[in-house]
Amino acid sequence: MARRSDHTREEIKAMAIAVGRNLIQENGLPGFSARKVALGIGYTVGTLYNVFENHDDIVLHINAVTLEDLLAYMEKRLGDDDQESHASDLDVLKGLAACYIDYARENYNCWSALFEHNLSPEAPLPVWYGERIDALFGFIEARLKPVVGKDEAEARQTARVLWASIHGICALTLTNKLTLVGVETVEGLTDSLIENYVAGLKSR
Amino acid sequence: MARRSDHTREEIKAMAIAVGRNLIQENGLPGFSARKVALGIGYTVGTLYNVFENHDDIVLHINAVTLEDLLAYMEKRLGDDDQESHASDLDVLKGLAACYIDYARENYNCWSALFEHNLSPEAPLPVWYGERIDALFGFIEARLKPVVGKDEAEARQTARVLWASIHGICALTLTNKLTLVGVETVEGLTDSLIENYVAGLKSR
DNA sequence: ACCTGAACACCGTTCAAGT
DNA sequence: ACCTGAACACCGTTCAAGT
Repeated sequence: MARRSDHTREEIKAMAIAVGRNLIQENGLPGFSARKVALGIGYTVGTLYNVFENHDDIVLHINAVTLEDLLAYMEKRLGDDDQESHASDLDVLKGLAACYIDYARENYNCWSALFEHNLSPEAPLPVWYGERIDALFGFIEARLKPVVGKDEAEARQTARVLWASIHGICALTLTNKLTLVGVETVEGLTDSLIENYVAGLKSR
Repeated sequence: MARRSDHTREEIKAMAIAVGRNLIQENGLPGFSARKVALGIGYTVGTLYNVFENHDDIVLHINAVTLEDLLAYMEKRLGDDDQESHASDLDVLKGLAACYIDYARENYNCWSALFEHNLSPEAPLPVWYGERIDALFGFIEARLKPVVGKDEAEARQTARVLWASIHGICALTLTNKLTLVGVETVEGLTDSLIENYVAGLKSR
């Protein structure tokens, strides 16, 4: 057993988040438990509850890391370069969608934990968690600039509509809640969404 | 304790589903447990495992009832009457989205259990469960007829894109994963989706 | 001050033994 | 044949007692 002062409070927190994220990665959210985390970091559950509020608090911290990881993944793959490239507006958006779908596929368990875990709707979302979500939308909104005007409010709304729609298609498909037949693919669906939604925007 | 032959296998199944759905309705999926269900129907867990395969199997049966309930809700509210009414194509779709959002709000716990519960992606979805999903899409596709042509494959895909997108907006918003500011509302987002997507479809 | 260890009230799942 | 009851290996959460 670890002796006191072996690690700071922050170190224990970081170790727990890393071990917990690993558990989810390997076996999904149902494979996660505070007791397994405690075992994995060499402390007892009591210590874990000294550092975290409760079960939800740990999962929220793990999901926040996944959100950061997703943003880093998108920044790395989409970078700033096609800002100056010759990619069309449509291709930029399709690339964004494809990137999200790839991340969800490659990190299925961590990605699905993002949505299998919900606080009761009255419970306030911690501000630090909301900031991770906002950071993601900031990135998306920036790439939408060429498509929407520079009307702030409209860019915000358009980014949210497109992103939520892409997520909906991705989520229902990957979780087998939307059976695809014949030539249908996730990318085919998101392409249809983007092509027609953007055509609609531009025709106004 | 209930004596043998008090209820048929099918009766026990139906009782368990009803009690289990009630548990979810009251306290969400985390408030559900096989042991509570057993207590509620007056049998022991052993009997429950005689009738159901496992935990997932019970939840799947409960969710199937929710899918039926959702379809009945939409049929009742949207009926067949605006088929002959003067509602525009856009209004029909907006009504469909509004109906889904209302159901999700009014039945939040049962609705969110639909998506908090996932089988491992390799596990095959039971056919009887797939049928409930298909029945839902059948209803949606029928109302899309005026908007899309009568190309079967295209109607299928369009229905899936629109429905999944509406679901994505609804899901992220109701679970606090998409913060709305100012004048934004769920309905505002789905309206934007529908208006622009349909305008795009018609401009081709 | 920090951490343990045990306790409490739960879980899902299995299966020998009763009727 | 059907159901029970107990067992097994787990959970989240709390907190007195140790160092």
